[in-house]
Amino acid sequence: MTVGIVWIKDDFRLENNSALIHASKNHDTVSAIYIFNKEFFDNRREAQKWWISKSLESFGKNLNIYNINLEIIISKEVDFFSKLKGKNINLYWNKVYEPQQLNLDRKIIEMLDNNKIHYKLFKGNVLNEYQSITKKDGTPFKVFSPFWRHAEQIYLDKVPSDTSKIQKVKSKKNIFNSKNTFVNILPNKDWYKKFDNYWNVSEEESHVQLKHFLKERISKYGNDRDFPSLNGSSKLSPYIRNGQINVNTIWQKCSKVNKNIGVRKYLNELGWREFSHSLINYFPQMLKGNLRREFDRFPWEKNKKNLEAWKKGLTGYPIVDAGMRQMYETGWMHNRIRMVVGSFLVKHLRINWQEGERHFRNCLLDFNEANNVAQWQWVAGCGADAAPYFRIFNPILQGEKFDKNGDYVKKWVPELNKYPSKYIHKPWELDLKYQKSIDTVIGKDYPEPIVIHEEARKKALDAFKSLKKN
DNA sequence: TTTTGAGTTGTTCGA
DNA sequence: GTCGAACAACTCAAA
Repeated sequence: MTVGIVWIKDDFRLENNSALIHASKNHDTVSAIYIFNKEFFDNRREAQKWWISKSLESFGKNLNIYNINLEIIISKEVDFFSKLKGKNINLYWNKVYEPQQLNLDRKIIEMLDNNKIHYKLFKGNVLNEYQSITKKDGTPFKVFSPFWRHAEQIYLDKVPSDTSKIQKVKSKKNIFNSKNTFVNILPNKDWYKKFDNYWNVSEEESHVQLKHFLKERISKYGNDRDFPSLNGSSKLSPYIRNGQINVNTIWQKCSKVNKNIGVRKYLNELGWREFSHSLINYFPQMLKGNLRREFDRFPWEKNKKNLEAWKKGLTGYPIVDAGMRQMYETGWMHNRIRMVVGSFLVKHLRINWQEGERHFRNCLLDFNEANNVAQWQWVAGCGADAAPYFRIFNPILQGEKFDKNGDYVKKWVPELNKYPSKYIHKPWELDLKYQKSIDTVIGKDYPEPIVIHEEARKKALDAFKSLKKN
């Protein structure tokens, strides 16, 4: 009897998981495998190790109900697949749309062909596969709006209606003799333990979150998502990233809600995710450097001290520091604040965006290669549709606009708790006597700003101008 | 092939 | 306090 093997990559879910559902319908025995390749993770995706470790636990339990074992294999993918010769198995998996993953798929497919093992790949966690969205002349879109207008239409023309569900299989077997109990894939530093306070990692939880979001918040999403002290965004990003929920499921549930501007805005964000995937696959060089090559001449500063201050949330700009600390503490940062801290690193400190990209990759539970690289290049202005060079976020003004009373700042930068709202985003301007009276002296209890906004802005503008000559 | 309109998220300055 | 203009020039998409 042929055994169905489902290779779980980013798909820790039962619902709308094509590879898994297919296997459960076609085999009496099914085993799910998760391959943990240390090289792929080490010092690059630290926060995600925690999420995946939790995912394995909750997903393994869910699979058990259907008589399927989740086997965890610590190996390089190619090493593992090269040993399957002669086994009576069929292999299934859902695609992950990163160039490195798709290249790996090609290698593995070749091995499977050579070993005469039957396999089938399924569409992964996207609305449209990037190959199906091109301009009329067959070339990729480089601007978001036309991309999304087109992609939305293509999707609407063939919204998947497959509602088939996973079936309980007859017999349960551990195929690879792997340890499927506890496997330690967690980072060495235990900073991740805090994440337990903020996240409940399971497929069920993603549906609970989505339900609340659709019921309570999506109608106000267009406005509320900009204010970091409000619970305005969906907070689904880590669940989407690791496949606890399928974006097609989200689309379908959104389309049942009254269509309003909030729903459109939210689906737009799913569109950005699709656009980023398209970009990194058509222009994989952007994973390694500037998409706009003229930025290779940008006079980046190498300043380890400032980079460290940024990472630790000690820049002296409260809105920036709050964001960086929120990320370190919770593994997630509010979207608007991501832009503010990104702009600050790239424009105020003039540190290469790749430093920021690397740091986010390690710290974010929702880290996704496509979004991360595309958004950092957008912030830096070197990406596909570049931000105008003069768009330099003013960290004081952004604070005053979007965190007027300083609620967000005070939550993540508690040493400023006693500060009056009027000065919460420019604490250095408060009279020294007053600072002493509330026991919060700038330069002692909270850092002085590491750069002066006006000066930094001018230097950034000059740096951008230097690209234009030649 | 040429032409035209548009392009995620901003800030500053001066009236 | 509010509002509009200026901040460049270029590339992209589509007609």
